Amino acid sequence: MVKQNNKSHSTTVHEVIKEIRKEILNGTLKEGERLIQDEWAQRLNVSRMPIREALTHLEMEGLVEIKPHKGAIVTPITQEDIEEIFNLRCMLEATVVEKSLPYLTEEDVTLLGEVLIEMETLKLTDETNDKYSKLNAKFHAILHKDCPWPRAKKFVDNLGISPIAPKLLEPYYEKTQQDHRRIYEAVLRRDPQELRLAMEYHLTRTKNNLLKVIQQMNDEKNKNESI
Amino acid sequence: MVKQNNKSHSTTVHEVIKEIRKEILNGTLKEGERLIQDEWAQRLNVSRMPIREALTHLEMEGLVEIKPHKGAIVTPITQEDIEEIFNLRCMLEATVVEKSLPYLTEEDVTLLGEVLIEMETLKLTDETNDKYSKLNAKFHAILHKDCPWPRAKKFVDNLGISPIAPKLLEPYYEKTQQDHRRIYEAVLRRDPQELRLAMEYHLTRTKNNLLKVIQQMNDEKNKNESI
DNA sequence: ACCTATAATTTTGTATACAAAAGTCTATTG
DNA sequence: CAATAGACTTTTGTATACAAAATTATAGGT
Repeated sequence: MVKQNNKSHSTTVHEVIKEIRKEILNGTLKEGERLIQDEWAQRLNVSRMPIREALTHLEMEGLVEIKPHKGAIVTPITQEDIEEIFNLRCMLEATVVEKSLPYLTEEDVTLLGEVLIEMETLKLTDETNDKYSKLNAKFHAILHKDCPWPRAKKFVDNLGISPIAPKLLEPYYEKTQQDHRRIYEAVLRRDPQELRLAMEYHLTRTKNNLLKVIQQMNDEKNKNESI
Repeated sequence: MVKQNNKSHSTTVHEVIKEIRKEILNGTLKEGERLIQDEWAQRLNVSRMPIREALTHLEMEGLVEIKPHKGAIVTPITQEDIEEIFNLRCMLEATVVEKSLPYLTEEDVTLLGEVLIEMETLKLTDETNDKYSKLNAKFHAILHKDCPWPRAKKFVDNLGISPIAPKLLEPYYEKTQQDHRRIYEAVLRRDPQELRLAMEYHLTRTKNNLLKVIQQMNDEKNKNESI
């Protein structure tokens, strides 16, 4: 294991979760791929027990599917899944940020602005892609920080997908920035209705763009296969 | 363990989950109460491992809270929790039933009608309470049966609380029946908008009644304590 | 008597060991 | 050669054993 640097997460299971989640989200593990407990145990230098527990956690997050006596596979994602995920996020995340708004401190808002600026000035390359993902996650995390509705927050977190999106959404970089700025300004004005609208718009547009990109990818693949 | 009658659920963990869940929902286990792994292991005649896994599952369902190195307690529920749970169910379950409607077969609808009738003719007593809970669960389950949005369905399932509600909501029995009938008739007419409205109304009313009942319980308690 | 430090106990976390199920391969038969 | 029964291998499920953390109890000092 990556040397149990237990500062925030005190158990092995958490480290394992982080590791496997990372590999799923950055695409190292392809969808449908099998996760064999013993392989991972050896790879991370732990016993199978923490792996098992990590897998059931990831199942809750929807990243893997577990069948009794058969094991875990990486959850495959279809267009209908994207449709579902973003429509749910539209409902839930809009609610979450609206509810959280009154609990945002001035420092939070300042930080949010800084993250926004940093994203805007970041030139997109292969190296900065990861950095951008992190900033984007941070941006959304700040908005959720002290949400008084923990279940809603958990649901939004579990809907995932966001971390893979940035890579695919490069062409719509400009658009995304505009959305983020609109969200930021709604927060600045402490305007819950506008914040909700801005978030809903952002997620709906992202969904449509993602679907478009994936459609194009599929078209490409089919063309090559039919040659 | 209760003699592994493995027909539907093939693993011990599932049995353990069912057992602990039952005890939480029927109130045997009070909120905040600690669940000690070894105690349960001995009680159910299994090792601690299935207990651990069951607990992490129940954590996902929101029935228990787990802190590293400290263990699991039964999740305490406040009025704000009820507010959250039912508002979320209002959004999510309305969506779920609307999406599921086209996939309901004629047999499903017939069955739904039978369950409805059975609930209507059931006289509420202490013994039938459990029966009623089951019928109520079945009623909702049929509506969700083949929901094309699995995440939304899972979220609704995980929001729980429904199984404790019937006991507390006895005074509003009539009202609940009317709601169910309205939902049933919307299904019969295959009218998604009306179905959504009926479900939203049902959940909002249930929320308000639950809050009222709990408020009364608290008033009672405070009165007794202050004597 | 009260607080603090430390020892003893309890409880959780992880590793290892064994049992059961699923999957794979091979050999035999039609 | 195809199909299938049965041995063999792999992989998951559960039990037991040990390590680490947290909790409780105890003893000593002020």
